[in-house]
Amino acid sequence: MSAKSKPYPAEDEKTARYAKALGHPARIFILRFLDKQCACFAGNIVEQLPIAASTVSQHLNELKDAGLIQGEVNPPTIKYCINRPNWEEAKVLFGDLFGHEPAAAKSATDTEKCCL
Amino acid sequence: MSAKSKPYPAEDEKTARYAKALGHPARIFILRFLDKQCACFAGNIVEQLPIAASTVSQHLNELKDAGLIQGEVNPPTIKYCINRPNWEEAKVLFGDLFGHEPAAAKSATDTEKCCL
DNA sequence: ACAAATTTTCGTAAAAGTACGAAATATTTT
DNA sequence: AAAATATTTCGTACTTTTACGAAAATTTGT
Repeated sequence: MSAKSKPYPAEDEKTARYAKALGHPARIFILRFLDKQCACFAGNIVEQLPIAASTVSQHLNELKDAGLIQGEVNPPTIKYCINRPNWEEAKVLFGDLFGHEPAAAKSATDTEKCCL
Repeated sequence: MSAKSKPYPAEDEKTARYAKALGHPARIFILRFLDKQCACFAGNIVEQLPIAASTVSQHLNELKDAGLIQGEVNPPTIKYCINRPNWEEAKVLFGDLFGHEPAAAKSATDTEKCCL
């Protein structure tokens, strides 16, 4: 890292943080799984993946640190689920990055167009 | 990496690959810059960032490797721009991950709902 | 063509990420 | 309560990422 602690716009930092958490196929898989099933035990996830349980735990932790999931620890059961507020925030951030309107609409007003 | 080369669904691999490329604030910044300006010299980008030119070049390369940008090298000028087809693909992949319809619509049909 | 400026490549160093197995913790079942 | 299961933490090894400055390559201006 550079000398300054926050040299980038806050929105870029946030978007990058979520993107980083999404930057591994196992974590994408886990998120899709949780998005469908709403919640499940860690074991259910481990069964689906070709990696060791301890590694899954690690990925789960990274998703939790990034705020994309949360671990519910109600005494009898322990389950993970999507952190909906942050999931929505990430959705908005990515939507903003890629642009909400179709790309064609933008190119119409481009005056300084300079690549194909 | 594990023994098998492709143990994850192809769509998850693709999504993760794009997400990984987006997983650094400098790269988000660069992409936003290029999305606005359509194209520019590397120097224009370097000016905006608090990191060394060689590091920017590295980030530029990663974005290029991921397919999110392309470097046009027309003899007199050299410029970078968004790789539109792949940019659109990434947009679709993330849209698919986060769900196109509002999250409320899905929860209506949830029968095995088990988290808040 | 030559000099100045820009951009990339190279070499290096420090930090973070990925993965595993073993040990520790916690949870369920008998 | 004790045994069996399941989950996380710990320690380790290896790879990748991030960053810099110096050197090489490329491009622009005179």
